[in-house]
This record gives sequence, structure tokens and C-alpha cells, in this order.
Amino acid sequence: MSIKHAVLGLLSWQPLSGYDLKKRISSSTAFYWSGNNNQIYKTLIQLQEEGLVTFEEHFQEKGPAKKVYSVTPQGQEELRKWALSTPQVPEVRNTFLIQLAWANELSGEELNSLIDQYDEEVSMHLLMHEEQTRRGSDAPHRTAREAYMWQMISENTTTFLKNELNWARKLRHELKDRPELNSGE
Amino acid sequence: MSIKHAVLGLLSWQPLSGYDLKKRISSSTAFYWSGNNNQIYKTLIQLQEEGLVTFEEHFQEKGPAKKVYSVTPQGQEELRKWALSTPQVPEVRNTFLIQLAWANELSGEELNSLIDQYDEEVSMHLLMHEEQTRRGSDAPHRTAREAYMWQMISENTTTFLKNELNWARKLRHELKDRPELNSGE
DNA sequence: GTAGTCATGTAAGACGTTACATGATTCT
DNA sequence: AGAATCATGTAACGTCTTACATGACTAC
Repeated sequence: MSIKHAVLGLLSWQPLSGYDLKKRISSSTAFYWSGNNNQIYKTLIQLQEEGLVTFEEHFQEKGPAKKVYSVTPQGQEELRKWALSTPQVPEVRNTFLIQLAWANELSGEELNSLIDQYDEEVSMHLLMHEEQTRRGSDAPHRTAREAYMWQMISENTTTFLKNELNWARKLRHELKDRPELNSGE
Repeated sequence: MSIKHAVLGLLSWQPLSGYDLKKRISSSTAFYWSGNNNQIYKTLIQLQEEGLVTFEEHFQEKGPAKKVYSVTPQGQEELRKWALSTPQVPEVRNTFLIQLAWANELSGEELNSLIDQYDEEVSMHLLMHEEQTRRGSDAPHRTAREAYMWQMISENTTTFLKNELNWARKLRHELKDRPELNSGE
């Protein structure tokens, strides 16, 4: 499971409450995951039971008490161990490809419009990601290496999205230039 | 949900049994999904209840009877409707990025080895995908356009994997060339 | 006779999402 | 007065995976 380690990692950077974790996770475009309450609070309780995190209750003048979680030495060890495990090939869930696969019944215009819509969606996403990267609010930089890593992590998403755009534009142009591809008949 | 439509699409190409669907789905590197029994058989029953597919029982001399499913006109209509719905940005679940994010505790050598392992995994995956594409066993080509589409769908996965490799190699080389990034201390 | 493939399905559980519940405080 | 934010959590449901169950036939 990687939610556990994502949470552990965030806490290893700085102690946070469940509420703050949620905000960080759901606002990040790089690792995108809804960051819903259910999983966050459950994961925190689980991590605590395993002795990988502890919490301190912070009472505030205004508002309810916070449970601020931080990583224990065992948690650090677990994080290090996990970081050394053999990496997996990323999973891509691209429903648009499935859509295209069965788009045989569509007219040439419908298909073009579909591709344009995809282009727009991806472009929008790219803009949002670049905007967020520029602000750089959620990246730790305890060391030069860590700062560089976070830059490269962000770049991974950027190049991924640009690759999608290139691909979609090639598709678009070839459909235009090759009239024999214009119909599904 | 897109499993429903993936199944519907496969059946619109040619009638298949649950067992054959499973084989096709799980062997495909482009839309990768385990294609487990539970979901396939459930989806087929559900599609049938919705009137989007029908089945014929094929008795064979050898082995058990097959339920061969095919798409109804309503199913075709549903598929067309879905194919026109606005496309979504693909979801990428890249655990390696999370691993890197919290790799601050790792030594330079450990980090390099991690990146090399990632390179290897992705390269292997790319080879498998190219091999499968070359065989081209699972692509329909009822029209020139459909054949071209399937080629581009496969290319999407290829360029994605190549993008990952480029990114990993850049990371690898910059870590090598910039000694200030060598440690997490 | 043991393992593998063909073919159908079920059970159990992990993983994920949306929405609701509660209660205080702050902003308009 | 109504909405938004802070902060914790629960409920209900949907998705997805692993593993098991059954039974026949096939290959070594």
C-alpha cells in the first residue's frame, strides 16, 4: 500500500494534523488522489497502532483541538525500507484510449471534436500543474537533493501531460491530412 | 464506469465468452487491468440485465458449454453515446514518485540503484509492449480508421514509457554530474 | 497421476469515493 | 441569519484484487 507511505512521508517532513494532511494531499496535482477523510483518519489510527507515528493533542484558543501526528524512529525506519523497495511501473488509467478504441461508429467531425476536447482538458490540467509548481508551496527542501527531487517529480507530471498533448495533436493532424481515415464506414 | 464500456466495445468487435474476454483483457498491455473473473462475469450479467448484450449457449464436444455474448442494438447505441462523452485526463498512479519524494535518507548509491531499477522495469515493460504490438493479435481493423486508431492507442503507451525512460535517465545523469546532490544530509 | 487449460462462478477483503454527522468559530 | 472554515470522525457504497470451488478434458 502506498497511501500509508505517502502519509508517513508527509509527516516525516513535518508534523501535521489529519485535517492539514488532507489539504496538502488533495491540493497536490503531482500525486493525485482525492485524499478523503475516511482513509486519512483510518490510516493515521492504523499507523499509530503500528507504532510508526505518535500524536500530541494541541488545544487552541479558537476552534477544536488538533491531533498533530509525527513520525517515530520505527516510522522513519519503515519509510527508509519502503523507499528502497523495487520500483513498479506506473499504472495509467486512460479512459480516453478505450473511448477511441470503440469510436468506429463516430463521424469524422465527432471524432475531431472529441480529440479537441481531450486536448483542452489536458491543457487545462497542465496549466494548473504549472501554476502550482510555480508557487511551489508543498515541496520540502531540507537538502539540495530533496529540492531537486521535488522539482523532478513535478517535471515528471509536466512531461507526461506534454506527451499526451503531442500525441493528441499528431492524431488530430493525421486524421486531417489523410482523408481515407475520415469515416468509420 | 469504464469496464462496462471496455467489455461492450470488445463484444461489439466480436462475440466472446467471459473466459475469452478475460484472456484478451488481461493480456493487453495498452489498457492494463487484471481482468479478473469476478468483475467480468458480474459485468456480463449486469449488461445482459440492462439489455445491452445477449448470449447464446454454445455446447462443444469437448469441454464445458460457453456463453457467447454479443451486443444488442441498444448496446451499440449505449457504446456510441459513451464514446461521445467528454474525455477525462488520464490518472497516473506512480508510486515511484512517492518513493523518490521521501528518499532523503538514502545514500547516493542507493538512490542511483533505485533509478536504475526503475529504468529496467520500464524498459522491460516497453519491450513487452512492443512485442505485443508487433504481433498485433488483439487489434480490430474493420476500417482503415479503426486500424489507425489502434495503432495510435498502442503508440500512446509506447511514448508514455519512453517519456518515463527519458525522465529517469535525465535524473540519473544530473545526479551524477552534480556532486552537490549526492547526499541526503 | 499430476499439472495445465477450458469454462463458469462465489467469497472475502482491501482500497477508494461521496456524503453525512457534529460542534465551535469566523466572515458577510 | 446563513455560509464558510476548522477539525474530527462514521456510513454506505462502489471498485478491484486474490483466492477458492467445481467439473471435464488434455498433455506429460
